[in-house]
Amino acid sequence: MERQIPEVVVSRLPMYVRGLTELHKDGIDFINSKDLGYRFGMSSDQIRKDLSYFGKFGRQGRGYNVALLLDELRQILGLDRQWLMAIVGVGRLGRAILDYRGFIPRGFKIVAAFDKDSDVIGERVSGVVIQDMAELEIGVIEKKVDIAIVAVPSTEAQEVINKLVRSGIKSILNYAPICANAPEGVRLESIDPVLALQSMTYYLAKNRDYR
Amino acid sequence: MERQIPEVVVSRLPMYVRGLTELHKDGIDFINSKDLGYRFGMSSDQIRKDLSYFGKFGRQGRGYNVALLLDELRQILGLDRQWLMAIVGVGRLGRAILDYRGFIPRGFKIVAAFDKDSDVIGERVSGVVIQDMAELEIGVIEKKVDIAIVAVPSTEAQEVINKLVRSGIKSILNYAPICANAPEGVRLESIDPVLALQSMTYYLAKNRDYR
DNA sequence: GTTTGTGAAATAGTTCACAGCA
DNA sequence: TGCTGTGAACTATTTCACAAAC
Repeated sequence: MERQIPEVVVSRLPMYVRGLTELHKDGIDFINSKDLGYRFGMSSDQIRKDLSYFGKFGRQGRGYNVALLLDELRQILGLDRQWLMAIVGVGRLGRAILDYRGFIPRGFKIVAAFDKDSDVIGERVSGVVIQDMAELEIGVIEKKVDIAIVAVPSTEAQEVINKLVRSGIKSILNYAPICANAPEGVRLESIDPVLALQSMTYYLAKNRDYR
Repeated sequence: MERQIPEVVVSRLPMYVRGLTELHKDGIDFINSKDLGYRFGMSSDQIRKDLSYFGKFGRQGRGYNVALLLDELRQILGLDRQWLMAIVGVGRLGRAILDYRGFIPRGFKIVAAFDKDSDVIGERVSGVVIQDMAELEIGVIEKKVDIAIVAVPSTEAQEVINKLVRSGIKSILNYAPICANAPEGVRLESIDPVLALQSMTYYLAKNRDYR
């Protein structure tokens, strides 16, 4: 059995991929952990430690080959293939997500959309035909969906998540502003700008001197 | 001098506020840490420990008064006032953010918008007139902006962040998919669905058995 | 009886510091 | 010399467990 890798380490890998991609574009071939750390605002030790969970990618006295490390990390994260996604909820928010141009170039493709509103079922949005929510379970299997995006109103979000779980979906990206729950074995991440803002205000409120 | 509160504790408070708000709406007056923990998928110990950094809000044998605790937490987080925000970048993404209905009911109001494209300057979007990026520094002071939202293309994002920092902004919510940096004393949070997806794929790729 | 608040213990995560390699 | 990879030391965070309050 393989050594268990801390979640926090895995969560930092995408940032490394992003930084290395920028360096690669800029034509930089080698970089050391100190410069990487400076770039990410973290210690060089941490970067070396993180990478050491997965292998030895560096060269003493030289640093890391950018292209090589990038390739390794992309493989570790499973970014060397395309991932298929479904979106549930095609209202204002759902449409904005379907419109988002950042997914495709990074290997994420929305191939199915579901809504319960009969007025929009059958409509084509960003190349995807909206299906009836009732077809969710069959739809995600037929379209081989890996990841589901939840963009329904708060009141319906947990119910939709439960339905997705029953459909066998193992990864859910939730945009509804609720305390969402998923069982063990299902990865659920929430995107919630308001939560981010609400912890920033703690620090703003504490340091009233800035005004 | 006050005891220093761990960032991770502060970052959980907004979730507590959200959960308690739901309970309050449902007409529940008292709740104990065990039930709260169940709701958030965490231990009751952790909730009690987190709250204990700020005071004693519970009653032994009874639990917490929902309305009271909610009020305390909102005050601690500075959610008992309205916060003014500016958005920089009014393209596809910026417009979607300006359109977002979730800010106002939680006390966050976008009062200024900036863009460098002369075609959109002067246009009114969601009640805000788009100003020239050149007026950024004056604009955020005039409008008493507390928090800035960055929604410009990746290539310009760091430059915009630097400009905001120079304007005296202490809190920035960044939507551009870059490795953003801000100096000590400026709080910078990034909203990035792709980063969230890219760590989920690690676990999906590891457990191929689900298909 | 129930549940909080909290030191103490345990666990997780980060930083140190240095041997070893280029 | 310069820099990685990594145990050891340290720090942060979580969990335990129980006295005190209701």
